Parts: sequence; C-alpha cells; structure tokens
Amino acid sequence: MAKDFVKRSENYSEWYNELVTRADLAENSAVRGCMVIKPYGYAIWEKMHDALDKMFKDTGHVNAYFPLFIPKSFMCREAEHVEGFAKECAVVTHYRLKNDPDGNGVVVDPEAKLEEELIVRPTSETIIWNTYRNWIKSYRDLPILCNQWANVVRWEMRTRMFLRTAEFLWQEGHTAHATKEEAVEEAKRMLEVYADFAENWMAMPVIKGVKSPNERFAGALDTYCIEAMMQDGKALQAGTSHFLGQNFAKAFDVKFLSNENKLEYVWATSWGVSTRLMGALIMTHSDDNGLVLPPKLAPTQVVIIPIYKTADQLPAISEKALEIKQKLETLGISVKYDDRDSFKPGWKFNEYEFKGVPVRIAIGPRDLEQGAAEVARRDTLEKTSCQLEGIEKRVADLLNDIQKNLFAKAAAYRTENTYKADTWDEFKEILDTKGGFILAHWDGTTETEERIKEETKATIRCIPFDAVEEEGKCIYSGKPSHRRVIFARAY
RNA sequence: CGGGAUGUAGCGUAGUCCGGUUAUCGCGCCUGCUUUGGGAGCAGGAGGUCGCAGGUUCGAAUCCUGCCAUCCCGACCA
Repeated sequence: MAKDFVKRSENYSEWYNELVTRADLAENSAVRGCMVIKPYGYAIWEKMHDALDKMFKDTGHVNAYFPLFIPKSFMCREAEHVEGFAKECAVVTHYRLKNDPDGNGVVVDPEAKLEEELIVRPTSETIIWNTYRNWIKSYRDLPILCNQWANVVRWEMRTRMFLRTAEFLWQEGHTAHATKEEAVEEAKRMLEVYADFAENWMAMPVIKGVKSPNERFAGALDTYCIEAMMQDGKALQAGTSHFLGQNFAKAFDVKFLSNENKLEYVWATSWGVSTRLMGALIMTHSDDNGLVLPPKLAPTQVVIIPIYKTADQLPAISEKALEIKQKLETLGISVKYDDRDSFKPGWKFNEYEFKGVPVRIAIGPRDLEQGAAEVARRDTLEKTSCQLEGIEKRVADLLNDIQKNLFAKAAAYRTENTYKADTWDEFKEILDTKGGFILAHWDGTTETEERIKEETKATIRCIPFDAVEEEGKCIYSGKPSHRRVIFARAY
C-alpha cells in the first residue's frame, strides 16, 4: 500500500498533484507555469504520440513543421481568432542581450528592438494559412493533409501539471479542401480517430459531440469534441476537431481554380490533442495506490522481481526470469527484470504498483520448486500462482484483459455518474451533491448557457452526436428544446 | 490579475509570536554488518547562502520593506 499517499476521496486535486510527482511523471520547473516532463512521463507520451502518428498516417496525413514564431500582424487577420487568444500570448520584442552597464549580469539591449514583434504560437492556423496561400493554386493541389507535432504557449494564470500549463506539447492537424462537404467530413473523421484512440488505447470512454457556439474554437464554424469523465465527476475535453469554413482562407487570401475554372476560397479544418491527455489518463484509471496504466500505453508492461534469501539462490531464479522475459518479448510485450540488490522485494512491489505497471511477476525459491511464478495485476491487485509452462500466453491474455477491464470500469463509472435532470432545482441538486454528467434540455441560446454557467459553474460540454430527438423544455428558461445536451463542471 | 496561506538539507518538518551557544526531528542518501514472499534492523557518516534582495541591530531563520515561487479560492482557458 502506498505510504503517506492522500486518498482521492479526501482531496482529489492533492491526490492528482502528488501522484504526478511521486510516480515520476513530471515536476514543476524553475519557469512559472511550465513543467518538466520526466523520462517516465515522457515515455507514456511517446507511446501516445506513436500510436496517434500512425493513425494520422493511416488516414492519409503527412507531418511537417512550421515556425514557433508568428508575426504579430498575422494574428489579427481573423477577428474571432485574435479575440480568442490575444489575452494569453507571449510576445517577443527584442533579439539581443548585452552586459548590464551596472554590472548586474545581462539586460535586454534596447537597441535590438524588433521592427515587428513576434508571437510565440498559441496555435498555428495563421502561420500555416499564410504558407498554404503559396502552396495552393489549383484544385489539383488539394487536399492538403498536414499535421505537426509541436509545442505551443498559452500564458495561463493558473496552471496544473499536464492539465493546463503555459507551454505544452501537442499535435495540430491543418487541412485544406476544395469543398465544404469534404472539410466537414475530414473534421468528423479526425474526431473518430481521437475517439478510437481514447477508447482503444487509453481505455477511456468518451462522448462525441459538437460544442455550443459559446465553447467553440475561436475562428471555427463548428467544433467537434470528445469529452471524458474524470473520477471526481468533472468533465475533461480530451480532443477537438474544427470545421473552419473559409474563415482562414479569406483572412489569408487562399484561393484555388476549380475544375470549372472558377476562383474559389479553400475550406479548412484543424484538430489537436495535447499532453493534457496525460492528465486524462491519470484521472481516469488511477487509484489510492498510485498510477494505473492501460497495458497499451505502459512503457513497461510487465516487471519481474526475483525473491531470494541468499546470493547463491539468485542465479537459478535469474535464469528462469530471463527465460520468461524473452518469451514475453517474443510476443511483443515490454518487460523489465529488476534484479537490483539495493532494494527489497516489498519495496519494489510498492514502487511498480505506484508507477502503474500493469503486471508484476514475482519469482522465488518456493516458486521454482513448484515450477511456477506469482502473477499480480495492477488494476484489481489480484495475485495468482501461474505455472511457468505457457506463462507467456497467460500474461499476454492478462494484459488484454486488463486493457478491457479498465475500459469497462471507466464506462461503468461514467454510466453511474450520468443523470437526467428535468427541473432547475433537480439540476442544481445533482451538481452539488453528485457531480458528473447531466443530460438536460437547453433552449439553444448563448444567454441561457451563460446564466447557467454563472449560477452553477456548469457548462455545456457538448451536444452529443447520438442525442435522441426528444421534445422537452429548457431546464433554465422553459423554452422548447428538441434534445438533451450534456452539462458538467469541467477542467 | 484580485483575496488568502506558505517558503528552513532531495522530501516532510520544529524553531518565527517574544532576536542571543554549534538550527530540530523523521524519511531519503553514503559506509559496514545482519537481512530479502508487501516500503528491513543496528552502528557510524555526509548534507544548510533558513526562497531572493535590501534595511534595523553589537547580534536576524526570527523584526521591517520590496521581489520571487508554490498551493487554495475567484475571473480566464485545452
């Protein structure tokens, strides 16, 4: 059991912060609002990266890289876009330092002021569409299906590791199309990719839907999203995909000649997921004993720990352990054999448990006598003795089972914490006593959404794609509504 | 950016109100021996610009001023 580790039920946010640092995922840095992603945390992000990257390529996308800096003038081309990001932009004004004449280290050289200030990208639509103008002349140049893996900066007031940091890592897809239909299709396709990744890799059930105008991306005509429920009942937006219409094409004058020889504006999409997914992963599965990782994203899927009293017992154990390791690796399973003598087995058990390693195999003299090993699973903490003969198959099955079980558990949790509300009192009571998702009718106006947000802090997370057509009355205004939307307090 | 709290060794802390020996304790770390199936025991040892910068004082972790950082609560947001 984890020593001195706060329980989720006692203080959820403290539990989260402590888990992130104690599991060696990340730590705060010397720079305000920025974190250091440590090797173990980065290894998980790398697995996410690799899986997503393959999915993007399988859907016809290619990677490219655009500059970190964006000329200030680009930002104001699209009115809504600039309004959405202006308040959180880092600005580069100078390009040189010099020795302080007063002898206090270095100072910004006032002589080295940039003629045009540069914005550190909060997102890359503007620089990319300025570039696409030169790439696109004819319908034959379309579609353009580019993605970039990059860091972006949004100067946040309050930050939390992985969930909201001033600098974060993400991917941003930016596509250009000849028709509106094709662009909408692309935006929806990529949302499906995200949902597929969330559910099948992260074992995190998500709801697919469209954002209300209020929550829409600055500059988009429609924002699609996947929303997940964390263990404290709050919602977390895990990925977004935007249909940008012709807004950026018009702002950056990107036109193409159609096959009918007509000059037309290009249709656009953009879509992204970030290191925020790390936060989602942590808050979906982890428990009071530490991190719990789905096998598909665990840097180490199986750890083998030898148990011995005297040094002369170790060689025989190691031989078996390495045999198991090799058999598992043949099946594509990542295995670590921890034969360090500097830590006791009990210490190692706790260590790997806290770090979320899905399966632990312990092997000692007692097991050797029986030709067996002890197999423990992280998700349920169950331990069983398993014959060495065919153990690799058993472990492979177990990993699959853990992956499925984590999804099922998270899905069940979400179902248990999803409610329907038909009156305003009922709505407020559920929010204050239970939290979670609330399915309720909404009159479709921004004013109503704003008032609900002011009074309860709950927002419309999305209008689900699979919402059932159903006549009802708005929870707040009583005006007619045709379907329920999802309300929740959110990260 | 507003309100509140905190900052002492890698981590967690005592001491701060009421200034005065060599800054306390635990975990971790190093060495040695005994240990090893759920965070081992004993013995010895190393580790500190008391967040930073000024000021008051014979003397500052302690009092004063400014700054920085972190956490909590608001506003903003992926």
